[in-house]
Amino acid sequence: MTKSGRPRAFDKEAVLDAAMDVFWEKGYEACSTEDLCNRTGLGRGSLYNAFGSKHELYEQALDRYHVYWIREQTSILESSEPVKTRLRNFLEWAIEKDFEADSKGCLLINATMERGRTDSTVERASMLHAEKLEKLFGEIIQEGIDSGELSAELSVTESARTFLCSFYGLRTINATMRSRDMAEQIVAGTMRFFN
Amino acid sequence: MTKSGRPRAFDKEAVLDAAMDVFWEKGYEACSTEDLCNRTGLGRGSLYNAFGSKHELYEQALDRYHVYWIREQTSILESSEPVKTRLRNFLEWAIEKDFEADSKGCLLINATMERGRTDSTVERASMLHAEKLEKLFGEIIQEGIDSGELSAELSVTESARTFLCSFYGLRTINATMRSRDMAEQIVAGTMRFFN
DNA sequence: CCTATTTTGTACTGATTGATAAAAAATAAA
DNA sequence: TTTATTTTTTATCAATCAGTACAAAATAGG
Repeated sequence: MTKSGRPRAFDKEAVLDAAMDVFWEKGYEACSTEDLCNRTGLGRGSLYNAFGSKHELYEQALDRYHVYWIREQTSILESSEPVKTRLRNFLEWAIEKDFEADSKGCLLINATMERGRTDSTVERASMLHAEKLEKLFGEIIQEGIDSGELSAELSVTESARTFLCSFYGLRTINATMRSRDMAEQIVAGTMRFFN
Repeated sequence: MTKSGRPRAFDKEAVLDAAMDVFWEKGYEACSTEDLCNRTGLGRGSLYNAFGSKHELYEQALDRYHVYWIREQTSILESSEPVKTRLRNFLEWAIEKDFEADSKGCLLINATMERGRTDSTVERASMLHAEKLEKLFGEIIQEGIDSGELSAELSVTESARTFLCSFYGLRTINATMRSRDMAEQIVAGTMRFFN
């Protein structure tokens, strides 16, 4: 049975996507509730009725970001290509994202640097994302060792964590230097590690 | 000859240090001019008379941060130890900074993620810092190759940029995961690249 | 002492902040 | 149709924002 009362005039997921975009673009502090109303198309009343507060909306936007992108990242890492190709593709994917028009980098990294030390919601979402990536890296590095594609002398967790570091470093360097050439050289250097 | 008029009652560099700390702790947007007055000890009049605006103060604080830390980083990289030891010490230094009590990470990385795309002052300062680090890395890697400590097959710029990426990645991962164990494993994995 | 100049402290500005109140509007269930 | 329930719209709130006005205070030079 449907609940009674006036029905919602908006799609909650579309609103979350719009809110996510604004937080992504401006950061949490620089994003006003008026910005959120403008971009979502909701009035103040509707927005507060549906989400409670700016911070709760932020929370849901971060969760949505995590769920959406971990799926895309997983699909790259679990393709049927050789392990080394998959790792390289993953870094190349990051470069594509960081250098497409109006790129905003990674919302979770941005959020961590802006608020990670003081906002447990940010801390939680970012840590969860990084842990899932680390696990994925570990699994396919193990797969590479098992198949003989990677050296059996590699420590799986050490390699997975080092690759995780390279990935986060690449995104941070891209935000800092905005040099695609540099990014490509970093990928080349990083992949030289896995041989 | 000294200029006439009432003399300043504050030390400009001490004020800049205090302002830098607040920006570092809260970020630009979350830091109010009242916060700045409280922490610097200056009244509004003095602060605006001396620095003009919140943003100009931010600019000087970022510059001061850059100058201070590039000096410390240079001294680590230009010590008399073997090249590999210096590179390792540099990463270990980052871990010490990131895990000391009330660590705030790196102001320039935080600033880049919060405002790098929209604030050319941030963009400029962060890029300058990263470029200087890249240059330092390149010089000592070349030194290592010349002395035979590092493989002559390494590309200097590629290696320097990859190491730069590892350094920025380490700091970003530290902000995200807060795991010293993970940080140490990343250093081990990164240093395995240079052999 | 007198004047010019600069800094300092205080009060204040209009704009914007996140959030709320209350009534109108729109539905389901009775 | 009536009632209960929910959403939407609009007006509004106190608090805070970055920045300013201005007079008092403190100096140097004459």
